[in-house]
Amino acid sequence: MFALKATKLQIGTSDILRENILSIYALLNKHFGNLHWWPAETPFEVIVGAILTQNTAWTNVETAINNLKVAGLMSPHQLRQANDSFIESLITPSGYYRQKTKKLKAFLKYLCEQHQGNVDTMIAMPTNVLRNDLLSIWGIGQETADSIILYALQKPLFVVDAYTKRILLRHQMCSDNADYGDIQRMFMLRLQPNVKMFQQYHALLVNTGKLFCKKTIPSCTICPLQCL
DNA sequence: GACCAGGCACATC
DNA sequence: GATGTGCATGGT
Repeated sequence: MFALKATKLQIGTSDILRENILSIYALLNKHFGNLHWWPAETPFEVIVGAILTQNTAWTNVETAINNLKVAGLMSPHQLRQANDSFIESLITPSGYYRQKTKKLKAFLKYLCEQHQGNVDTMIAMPTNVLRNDLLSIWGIGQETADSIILYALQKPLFVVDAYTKRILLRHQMCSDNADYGDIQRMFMLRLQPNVKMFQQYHALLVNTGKLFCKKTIPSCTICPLQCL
């Protein structure tokens, strides 16, 4: 059973927060197994998915992605040339279709003008520079930028989402006013940078949140983390 | 019919 | 700088 060791946030010889972070990973990993997250044929498809999945269930995103593929638009230059109303019609199932079309176009402008439409040239950039670039693009916030960096570009950057904070809060591992950066640092200062592990940890937390840590249910006794 | 989902930008105070 | 609101579809 997972027993939370509550302590103030600290790093050092007795970093109990680190023990908890490792315990949570081990426990969830054992419970769910390898989740093989973010199925996609290309890094570009991951990026498109990262934008389309904003505040949206993945099943809806899958339909939209498939529509883009069938239409032959799952490539930077083809998608950039397509007119907005056509893209809107294809991604309607993923919701916010007007906003997301603008977001896709904003990213494509960056990709084509700064990287000749080639995602691979982004990989060569230092992570912090790349992240700032992505954050400067309209429609790309911290979670989307980090998802692109971790899943599409395979660089070790921990992705935080609403579930992550909710789970940490319920285990008294962060304060209510902790922001995205606080939580990201909390993990990254205590884990070895490892792309596959960061991907799996993020997926595990999202799965746990979805199944056991819903907003409307204040606690869950069948959660693998033994929420009280 | 209400609530939620693998957020973000913008307005307002 | 914190908080509220619009964006929109599909599943539960």
